[in-house]
Amino acid sequence: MQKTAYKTKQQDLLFSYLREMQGKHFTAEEVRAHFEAKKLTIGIATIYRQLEKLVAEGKIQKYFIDEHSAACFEYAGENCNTNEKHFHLKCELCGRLIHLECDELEKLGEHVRTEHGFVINPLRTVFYGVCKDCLSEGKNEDCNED
Amino acid sequence: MQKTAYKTKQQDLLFSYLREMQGKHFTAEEVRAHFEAKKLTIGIATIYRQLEKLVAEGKIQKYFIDEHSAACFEYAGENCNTNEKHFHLKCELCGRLIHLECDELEKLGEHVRTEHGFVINPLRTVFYGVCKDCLSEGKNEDCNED
DNA sequence: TTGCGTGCAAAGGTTTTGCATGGCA
DNA sequence: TGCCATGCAAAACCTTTGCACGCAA
Repeated sequence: MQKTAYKTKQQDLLFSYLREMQGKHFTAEEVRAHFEAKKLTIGIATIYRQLEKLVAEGKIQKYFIDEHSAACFEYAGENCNTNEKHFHLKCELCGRLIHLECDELEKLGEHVRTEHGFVINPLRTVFYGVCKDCLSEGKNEDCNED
Repeated sequence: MQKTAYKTKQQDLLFSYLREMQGKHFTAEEVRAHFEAKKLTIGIATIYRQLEKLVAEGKIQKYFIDEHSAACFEYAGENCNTNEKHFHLKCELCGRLIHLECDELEKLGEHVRTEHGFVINPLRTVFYGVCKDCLSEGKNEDCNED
């Protein structure tokens, strides 16, 4: 089944970049730009293919933040493939993506599972809202009405 | 600022369809197809423009379900513009979108606000996971590894 | 040498935008 | 009549796919 036969330079480059980015999010395009800046060309198709593979292997996660913006990826860490229990908060105002590790969320997961029969996947779940900074800056008047 | 000057036939048609769809989700393309079936042509651009406007007005919500599939919209209801406290659960296996009204979720919202300084917007937040039916059908063996 | 992985370019799908026209006030 | 909203088509955007070539084993 597994046929990851050949190890290539691009795979190495990519993977070390991912580790470097531990705890941060990145898009396929950002990866490409990163290497371009280093005078290293990795085709965007290759990046997508590698990222897809790594997602399937559980080495990185993929997040859908906005429908129009590119997908975000994140290194899953060496050993915590599916142990990582953090959720993501996405600020609708400044666009920041925040990590949240919190027992309450695990409790909620329990509740939803036992009471509603639904098993939440934290890896794909994103909470939208308004972050601390934007709140304190009072940017949250109301909807932007241009 | 507001310049919703002209009321058009398309707006009426669209809005009555939305009300008809209360509690259900739909995509822009589904709306278009619905009217096409009735021999009424509404351009997809118009639909997107109207839906966007209605989202801004809080009359409908917009959900990002999958990155590749089209965005889902849902009528917000007559009076519960921002009172509606339900969240959405999206089953990653069968694709179903489930409404969830639950006090625990409100409590979680409280917690995240007070402890983490983040105000969650339930209208845009979607929980991904696996639903009751798919769980009982044992479809959740593990990741599809092709 | 074999055949996988790569890179380029083109295709795919959804959403947005430009522009001329039609319809509301 | 004035001007907004519409509709068509083209563009934009992210992502996937086809195909020939290069490179790993």
